[in-house]
Amino acid sequence: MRRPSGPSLTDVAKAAGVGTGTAGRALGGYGKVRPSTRAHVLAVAESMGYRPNRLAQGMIAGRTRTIGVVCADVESPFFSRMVRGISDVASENGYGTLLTNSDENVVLERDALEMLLESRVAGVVVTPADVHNVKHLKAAVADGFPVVLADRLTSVKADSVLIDSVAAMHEAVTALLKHGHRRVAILAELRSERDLAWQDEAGRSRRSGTPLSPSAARVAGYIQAHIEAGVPVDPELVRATREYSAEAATAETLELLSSSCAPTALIAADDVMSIGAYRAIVDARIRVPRDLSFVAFDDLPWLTLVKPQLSVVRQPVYEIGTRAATLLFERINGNVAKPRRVVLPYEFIARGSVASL
Amino acid sequence: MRRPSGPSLTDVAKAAGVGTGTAGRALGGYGKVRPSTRAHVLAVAESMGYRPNRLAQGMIAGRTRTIGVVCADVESPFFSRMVRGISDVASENGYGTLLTNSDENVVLERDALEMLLESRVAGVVVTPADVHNVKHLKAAVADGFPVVLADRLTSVKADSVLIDSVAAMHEAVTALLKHGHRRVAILAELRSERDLAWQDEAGRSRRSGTPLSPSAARVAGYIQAHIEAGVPVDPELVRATREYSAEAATAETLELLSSSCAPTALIAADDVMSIGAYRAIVDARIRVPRDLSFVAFDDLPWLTLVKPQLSVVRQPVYEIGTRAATLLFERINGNVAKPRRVVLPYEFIARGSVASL
DNA sequence: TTGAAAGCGTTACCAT
DNA sequence: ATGGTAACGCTTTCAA
Repeated sequence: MRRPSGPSLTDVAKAAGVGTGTAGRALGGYGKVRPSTRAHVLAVAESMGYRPNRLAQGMIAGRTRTIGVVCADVESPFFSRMVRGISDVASENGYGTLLTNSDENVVLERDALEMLLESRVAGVVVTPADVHNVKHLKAAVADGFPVVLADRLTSVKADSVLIDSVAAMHEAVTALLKHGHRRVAILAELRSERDLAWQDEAGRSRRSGTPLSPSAARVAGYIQAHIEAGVPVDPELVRATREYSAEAATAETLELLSSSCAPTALIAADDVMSIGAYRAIVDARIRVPRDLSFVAFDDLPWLTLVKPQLSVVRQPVYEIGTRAATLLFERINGNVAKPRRVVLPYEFIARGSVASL
Repeated sequence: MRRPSGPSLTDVAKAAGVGTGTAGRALGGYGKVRPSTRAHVLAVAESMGYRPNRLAQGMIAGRTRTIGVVCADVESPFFSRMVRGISDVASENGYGTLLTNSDENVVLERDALEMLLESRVAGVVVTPADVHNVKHLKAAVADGFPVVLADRLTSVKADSVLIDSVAAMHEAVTALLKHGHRRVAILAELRSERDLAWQDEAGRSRRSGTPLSPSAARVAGYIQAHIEAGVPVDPELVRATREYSAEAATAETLELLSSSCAPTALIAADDVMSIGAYRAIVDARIRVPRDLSFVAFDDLPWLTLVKPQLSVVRQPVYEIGTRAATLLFERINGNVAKPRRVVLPYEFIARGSVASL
């Protein structure tokens, strides 16, 4: 059953001829130890190949030097880069990173959180799968457990790091409208029923009600841009995939493009939508920007490898990760009172995929 | 210092009016408990919001229900997909995944491994940064600690999962040669001095000596293909970036393309090299396959988004992860004796980026 | 400055 | 089937 995990502190103490207290103080760097004693203990420990047991340390502290991450899917470029940011900050702090994937499924998210809690992680960074179903997160926060929300806002009273999705999409769509486009389509995930009620969202985001999911917020920005420009929104041009998958995005885009009410421009609401939409554009042999203007979301290398290079709304993904982790460690170490919100800058990068009409 | 982490098993036992043993058996599902007793304990635990402490469980077992991963960089598409595979299998087994990045640096790799060992993970999946500097891995294996090597072979006597890189590159280059190409260039990482001595590698890989790094193995396959086809290898056409970065790959490719000895075909040795090389091709306004034939390595979505679509050597990345994790769990659970090697199939996918001369 | 001992939350063992 | 208790490896009192 047990794995022999090498010499324990007690073994080292015994071999060094000191008490466990002294050995612990020498090796752990806490309390007072005479320099010569410390040197001796260190030497003995070294020679025995002593390795501290983080579990035992964690038992005492009530938590380990490990943080948890619950993201939708590390395989996606967005999350893998964000996770890298989190993990880098964790390492700098001597912490490990326990990684889980929710696949945008609240049930899996709850299970993952439960596992992390059982593992006594010091805190978690979460990208909530469902902005409206966050009981488990609220419970954790209510217990005084450090939680940071990344990429998505919810009603949970926790720190959060994200971009202003409404403004980001507002800016991009406004650019499209200024180029003379009057039939601008948007492709977004809009997974929940609530997200699908996007007709109400433009106003809702302004009110202090329930926060919007990123895709809903982006549709809201799209609508606001239209309203401000005095251009009516054609419901046919707002397309929802209902799931975070490139395949669904391709299918939806194909349908959009073959419909009678063809758009002159298309904007995607995230990286996965972008790649799926562009695949449809390629498959349908549509020429960008001659037949259709296209704007992607999340700047990835491939956008500048195709011809023409694609205009995009860029967000500082790595930094979302590092900032989230930093907020988390502040909460773990100090006693931060109120939830903080970090809004990072987005950037609209105009390249060659938008035509003027 | 301590975080209150909710009710303990003792608390539940007390509240339920049973001993800790019984409470543990009821909640942990081990040993014998009368159904009615179990139900009662479960109910009490539920009402108290009891959450088992994995640290305490780990203290007893000598290890936690967590596995460690040391990869080069989760941010890379290759590793993020592999990690997803590992993490999926871990979840299925009720295990967590502790993730670390080595950035292809042996020192960071050793530190990461040390952290994982201190955390008493049940085992690790590693993609060794330096195939020739693996003392720390050997030490872990010698201690009876479960280790699985992914993507890369070393002299460490541990399980491993990878493709046959020599054969994969051999097949792709042979295809190029059959298309009439006589000046085929290869872009590979070749980080270590040993890797750079690629002139000797073709033979070395056949012998039972030190295993090759993936990039060295791929160069070996490249050379073997040339030898078998009776085409001399021009050393100028074997390009090394010395680091795992797209920027370096772009720079090296640019230099290759502007050199006097221009190739008629170029093949990249991994996903990062592929994107870097293609960036150079785009920047230099080189037409594929008219001016240059190009073959990528690792099938990623963007390869079929550019025109023409790029031919590629595909490897089953997700499966490398799942298989590695599966081997690891077999070792964790049972008592597997000898190191096993799983060689997964690669696939050469011909698309439109190779011209016949 | 140092040593002895308590205690963290479990599981395993031994009585009962 | 059940309860009590030792033990895991460490940090932290408390005395000395």
